[in-house]
Amino acid sequence: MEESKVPLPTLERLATYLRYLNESTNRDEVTISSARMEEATGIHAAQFRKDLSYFGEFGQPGIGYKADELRQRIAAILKVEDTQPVILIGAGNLGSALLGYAGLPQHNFPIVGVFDNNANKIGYKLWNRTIEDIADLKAINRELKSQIAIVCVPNAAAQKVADQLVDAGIRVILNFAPTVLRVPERVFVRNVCFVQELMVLSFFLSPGLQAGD
Amino acid sequence: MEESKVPLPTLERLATYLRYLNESTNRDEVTISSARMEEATGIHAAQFRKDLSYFGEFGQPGIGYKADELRQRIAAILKVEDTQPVILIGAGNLGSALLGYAGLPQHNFPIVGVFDNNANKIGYKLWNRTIEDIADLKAINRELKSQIAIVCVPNAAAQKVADQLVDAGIRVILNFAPTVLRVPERVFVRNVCFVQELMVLSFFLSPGLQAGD
DNA sequence: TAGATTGTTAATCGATTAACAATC
DNA sequence: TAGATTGTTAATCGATTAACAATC
Repeated sequence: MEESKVPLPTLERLATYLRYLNESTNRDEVTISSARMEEATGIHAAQFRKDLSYFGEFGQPGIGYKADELRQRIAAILKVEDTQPVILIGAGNLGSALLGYAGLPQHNFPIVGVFDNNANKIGYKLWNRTIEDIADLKAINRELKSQIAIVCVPNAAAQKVADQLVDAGIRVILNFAPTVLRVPERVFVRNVCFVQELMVLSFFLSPGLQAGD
Repeated sequence: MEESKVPLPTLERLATYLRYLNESTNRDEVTISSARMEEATGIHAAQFRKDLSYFGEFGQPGIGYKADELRQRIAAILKVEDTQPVILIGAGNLGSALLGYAGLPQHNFPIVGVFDNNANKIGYKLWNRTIEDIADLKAINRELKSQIAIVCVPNAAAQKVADQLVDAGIRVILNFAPTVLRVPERVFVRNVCFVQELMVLSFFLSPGLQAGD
């Protein structure tokens, strides 16, 4: 399982397959073929088989894949069979929305700690969870043992927070601040930027046209 | 400007360049070279020049790019020089957070309408904006003339909402529901899925290790 | 002019798709 | 067995990077 040679797009698609297999409405499918997966996710059947091939043999020629086994194996690859505790930095609007989002614990990503640097927030509760002082991050995470952080702080604070997270033993960061975070090579960052997504979409609008034209 | 042959990764990077150029803290740079842009964004200098080359000549050999002119030209390419009104579907936690996010209007994407199907929300205000009935979407958007929609509804409702959006003249959709939306070819969709991002990151964790080990 | 940096071409790299022998 | 579908190899496609003549 030479992880270093797995393409990133493959990992992203694995997550898509897993999300599909996890959906309760699909739990009645006992076996699933690559053609069926293409139908469900829009990802080419050959691509699906190729993606899996990085990790061994999964299916039965002539039959397909046992849905439940496939789900378990992809979950194992992505290391989400067991709960992965997540900490959240930044108790603003977005942080609050994420804390209230049931999809995270449902997919084995419970938020186990919330941190902020704002004295008006520290000690108060958000969704029934006490907001901790970011200064105590390292000490508290010695207990929480989280390796995953979600960063929802303003741009200006993001780099400092990233440094603190690395110091506290965090290994991967989901960053909502629209900044390039500088972290050691061993730490992985993924950025989500709403404005950037809208800019890309905006390109596809026809110039000068408005809805209804 | 053969739009159809511009690679999607190029558009995503253009948005990154623009975000950098838009940052107030960088407004003192009068000219900027591709090497400087690499430093700032992590994107290879050759890649930067190649990306721009799809849209004509921008810079001065030996000197670089005039920062302000570059900003304007990229903004024009992405069609964000002028305000692009956006409508928001789903007045839940995430929708509320997006509505309160100052970054959207700051980048010329003001949210001009909010819709929901929940009778307990319709008519009430969120961030001082009245929540409209999704049933009135088409009629109201005849006035709003928005071409961009952000979808923050539960999975089960997403496809129906997408159909209504298409019917109301929406051309591009930023979808936060973890479902594959079926839309006509002329409509563009980008998906943002928090759980998927976390799954990809989770892959990079070492098995069995915890923070502090 | 000399030094710097662009815009573009060509080379490399990597990812997607097609095809098909293996096999349930 | 015949039909279906996998896993993998090879072919295609596309994107990134290197190199350099053009030029400010």
